[in-house]
Amino acid sequence: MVFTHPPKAKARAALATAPLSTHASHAPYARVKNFLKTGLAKGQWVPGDQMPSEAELVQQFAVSRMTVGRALRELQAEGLVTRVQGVGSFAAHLSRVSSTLTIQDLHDEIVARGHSHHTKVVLSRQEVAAAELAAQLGLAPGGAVFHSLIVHSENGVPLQCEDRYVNPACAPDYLAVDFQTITPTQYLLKVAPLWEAQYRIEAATATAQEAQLLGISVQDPCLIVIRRTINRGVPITLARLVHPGTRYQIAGEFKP
Amino acid sequence: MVFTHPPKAKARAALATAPLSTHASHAPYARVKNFLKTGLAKGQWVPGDQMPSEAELVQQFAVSRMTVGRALRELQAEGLVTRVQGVGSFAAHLSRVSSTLTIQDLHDEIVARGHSHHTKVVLSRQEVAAAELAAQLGLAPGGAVFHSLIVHSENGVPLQCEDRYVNPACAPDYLAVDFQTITPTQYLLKVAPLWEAQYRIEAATATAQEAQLLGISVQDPCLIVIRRTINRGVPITLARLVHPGTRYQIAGEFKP
DNA sequence: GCAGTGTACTTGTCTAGACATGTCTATGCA
DNA sequence: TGCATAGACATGTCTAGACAAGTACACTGC
Repeated sequence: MVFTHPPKAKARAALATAPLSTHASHAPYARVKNFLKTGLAKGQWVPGDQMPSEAELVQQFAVSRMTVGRALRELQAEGLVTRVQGVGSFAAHLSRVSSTLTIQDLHDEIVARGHSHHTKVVLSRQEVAAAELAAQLGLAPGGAVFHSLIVHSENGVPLQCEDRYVNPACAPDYLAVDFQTITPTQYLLKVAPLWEAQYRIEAATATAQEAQLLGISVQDPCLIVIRRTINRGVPITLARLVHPGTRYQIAGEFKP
Repeated sequence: MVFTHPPKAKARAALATAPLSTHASHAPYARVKNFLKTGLAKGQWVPGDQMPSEAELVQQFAVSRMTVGRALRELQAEGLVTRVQGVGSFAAHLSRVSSTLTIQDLHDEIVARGHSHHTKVVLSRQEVAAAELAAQLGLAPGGAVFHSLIVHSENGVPLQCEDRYVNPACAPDYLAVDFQTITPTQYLLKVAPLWEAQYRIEAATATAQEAQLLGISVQDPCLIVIRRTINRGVPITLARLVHPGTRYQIAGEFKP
């Protein structure tokens, strides 16, 4: 089932702009969903309250049950509504501040801000994997591993020190890649589609080398993201991303 | 539409256990969804590939179009599939490592680990809001604001210093709450249902007072979460949560 | 009083067909 | 050659009705 090609650029652009237009709320299921959502936002139903039943909504909006069912099911998927078979639909208790944390490629992030991104490759070579590293990447102890050390700068200011180990089996040509043109993240996503990842965010000091590369003191607090990506059970890469605490923060919001 | 009470505890427990059973995949829409999902996981369709059309799936599974439509729509909502009207469904490019970051109450987190949680209230009083703080909480400059400073310990080790300002209009009884019994987060969630939140994660050093309360040096890196929650446009609280970098990390994973 | 039963109401799911809308391509005309 | 158009095909959405399964509550018989 490998067809000619993915959706054309034109099609994707249309997809990105169209569905959010006012046109979207013309659909009956969207009108029902919107009615319930704004009611929740206005506090018409506080957490725990029973919301209108499907039958009531069917009457009120003069639509079929499938339609109001879809509206309620989507609200349930968004965590705004709790439904219990045989009992009813209830305004959900929004007990946790949860939001979609997106760790995207730093290059995209910098470019999105309209700034310039510069890459300095400090190191890019094959090494022998130490025991712990080999275990993390699923390699034989003492096996070969690719190692790159890159400093990313925004408008000339070092923003991230990217220390990365790569499983050679997944990306045999990794060392030949020109990281001025494409970031390791982008290259690896192209070579091995992402399917699973683990991350850890911590605050610590940088190593002496990292501090020097970032132009900071070894005592300065850094925000460190450690990320391991896996593709179909095979570990692809292990990355340690060190950011000066004063120059990089992770921000987000939660809005149901 | 304020009924007697939310779904009973019994009902909720049933809800939590039942839907994940094997029973779930008996539903035709779930079987179709599962077929596509495992195919994607196995790499049967790599990102960009065209997936079977609704008509093909209708034939293959001998179900109606609404059923395969629901399966595909849910996969689209999960970000695994990209659909373009008039063209087809495609395996999505999983270009971003995004996962649901849940910042839950520290008390729950500690208890979930089977450890003991201890709270020390350093400060709990009414103050006059400075200009910047008043703006953040939507108060009149110079207006009253509640201020609490609490240290949370896990098994006797200080883990978090919670410096919190609360809008008195949203929680008039805030200062009378016994924080040994209920955490500020829990209390505020009860008083003012959560509807919107903003957060920022950064690495920095603690203040002298915070360092002393946490039993660390003022030079030690700390993971700091700053969170502002809003209810129907009205800011409720502004919290600064300081964690010793060596004792607290944020971890998560991404698995579609 | 108490256990069992029936009934009403709720959500969960599916079907078969319909019309709308967007995209692509082959065909025919200028 | 170049352009317009008609069809084929894909998704987007809705309907009206059906059966299943779970819950709550009143009623009945002991």
